[in-house]
Amino acid sequence: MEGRTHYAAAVTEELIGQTVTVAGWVHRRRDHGGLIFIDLRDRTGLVQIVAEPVHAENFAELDRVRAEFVVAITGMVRARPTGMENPELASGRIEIEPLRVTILSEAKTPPFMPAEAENVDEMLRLKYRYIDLRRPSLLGNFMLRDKVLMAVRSFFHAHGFLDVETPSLARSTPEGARDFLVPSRLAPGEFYALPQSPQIFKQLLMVAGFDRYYQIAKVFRDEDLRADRQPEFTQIDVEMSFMSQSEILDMMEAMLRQVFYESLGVEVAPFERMTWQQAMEGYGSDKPDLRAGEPLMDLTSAVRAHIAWPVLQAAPFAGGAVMRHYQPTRKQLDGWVEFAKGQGASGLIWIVKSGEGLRTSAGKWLDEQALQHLAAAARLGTDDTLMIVAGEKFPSLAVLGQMRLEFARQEKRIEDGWRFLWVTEFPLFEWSEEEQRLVSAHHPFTMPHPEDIDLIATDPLRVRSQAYDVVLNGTELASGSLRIYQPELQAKIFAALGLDPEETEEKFGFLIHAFQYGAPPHGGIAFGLDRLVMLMAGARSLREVIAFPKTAKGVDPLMNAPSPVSTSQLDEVGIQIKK
RNA sequence: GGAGGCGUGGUGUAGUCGGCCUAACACGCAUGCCUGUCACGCAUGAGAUCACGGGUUCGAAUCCCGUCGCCUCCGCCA
Repeated sequence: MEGRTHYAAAVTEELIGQTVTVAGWVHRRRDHGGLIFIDLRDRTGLVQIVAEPVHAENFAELDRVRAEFVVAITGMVRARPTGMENPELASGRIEIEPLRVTILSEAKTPPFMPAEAENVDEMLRLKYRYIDLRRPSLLGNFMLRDKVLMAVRSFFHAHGFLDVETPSLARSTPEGARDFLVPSRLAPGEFYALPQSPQIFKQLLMVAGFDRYYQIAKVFRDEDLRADRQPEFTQIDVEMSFMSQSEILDMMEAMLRQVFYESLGVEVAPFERMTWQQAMEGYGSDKPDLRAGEPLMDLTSAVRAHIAWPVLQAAPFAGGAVMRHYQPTRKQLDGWVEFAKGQGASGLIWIVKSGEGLRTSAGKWLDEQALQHLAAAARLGTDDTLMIVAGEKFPSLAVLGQMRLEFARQEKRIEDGWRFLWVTEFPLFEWSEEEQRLVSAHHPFTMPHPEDIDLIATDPLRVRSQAYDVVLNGTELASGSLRIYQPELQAKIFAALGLDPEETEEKFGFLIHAFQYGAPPHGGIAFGLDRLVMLMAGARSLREVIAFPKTAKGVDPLMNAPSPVSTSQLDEVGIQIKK
């Protein structure tokens, strides 16, 4: 072929009268018998080719062309006749009259058309991902992803961060997600683990004095998948030395704001901040969606004062969610009761305030005056509905938080915009029912809150940490913390987690030893790049922003992975398959 | 591990409380016609073991049982 001179979208009015060569795929073909229009598609867009029978040879070639053939066209750029312009296209005011047509590749009729924006079965899309990715909307996601990455890299480079690669063949560590294992041929019976994050490596880089590190790192977690979870995904991994928590938050907030500005042209407002305690009490979630209406309220004392029901009198907590300007039907109210029960509540009390007065599902336990007082305590306006859930504090709040979100979704009350939020002071430990022991809420290297050090031994579940999350519109985007850099404190944490010293020496010894050779105070964070791009692209699933994703069962339908391997391969690594 | 939804020509759907189904519609595909379309139009045509296996029945896309696959959610994901 002749060398391409222009992308499709670059063929504009300025080129009228010139000869250009464009190349790409046949997007659509409109055959009028004596006149054939071809929409030629490349990465930038479409350009219209018009073939007329006067050029018999070219006309015959374009008559033969079908959808998704790959062609190169050398031709004359000319203005479209008046009234025939297409304002939808960058190249819509011109068309190309072909002088030379080269069919570079023929194409079988594709299983689905990139030109049609219909909902194709996702399995089929993944099997023919190379065709799926031709769809302009999907391509757009990857162009956005590229912009985001460019903005990320330029920010970190400009602020003195070093991009350092860390190993993918690492060691399996206790705590956290299930590891993907890689058998070792040189050490039969032993395994590498693919990293769940470069956590320990980046801390070692801080001990090494690299001061500021970042990496666009692939990480791996062998857990069940969701729309926003893939077994392998990409983190923007960051670590810094000699920085306070607030300096780290400011730096990362600046990074995200720059990314939004450079890739979407959006000026994001300064992030809101709240503690984990405030998030849980106000929204029943550690990742509140601030777009979904007002916070929950604590009605414990009001409920005790006004509702005589013994069950509620005995409940340690009662909380309320107000649904503004909402007059549900009886059926809808029953639906909310079911919803609350489905979320684990033992029951739900509703109060509806209309022009005719107050109605409640708890009428048996309070008189009109008490009802008035209770509605006032909840600042209930006319046309508002109040939902009350009572019981253990955090579980009740979680139910109310789910109701708040579900209400906003159902009634389309979720506001537009980018509501960023820092959630800070996460608890250091959680109780694992399954293992019947304390586990780290974030990871075992997280620095406790300085005021709570003494509680580690006495009341560990009340210990706050210096850990923080970035939440965007109700999605957890990033998670980080200041790290422990004193071996003695680290030992205390391991002890609280019930890890015996021998075990910690074997599994984390290298990190403890490193800290004995001069460790700087340090901290960091890791962002889910795929989630960030998904939200920015307005996509419903991570699969829309990952070129070759896996299905919910972890299968890649394109390569057919995972797959069995030969016995000789297994022999080499000393593995026998259990029947 | 649990719950729910879905599976019908190449694609998207209708049909799913048993018989009017010899499976419908749109897109796509093929052939023919068409010189200004841009989701071109018109005509004709080809194309389906109704996911798979078993069962009930005179009769099953439709009912029952099982299996598989996809999607969503819970558990899980430091």
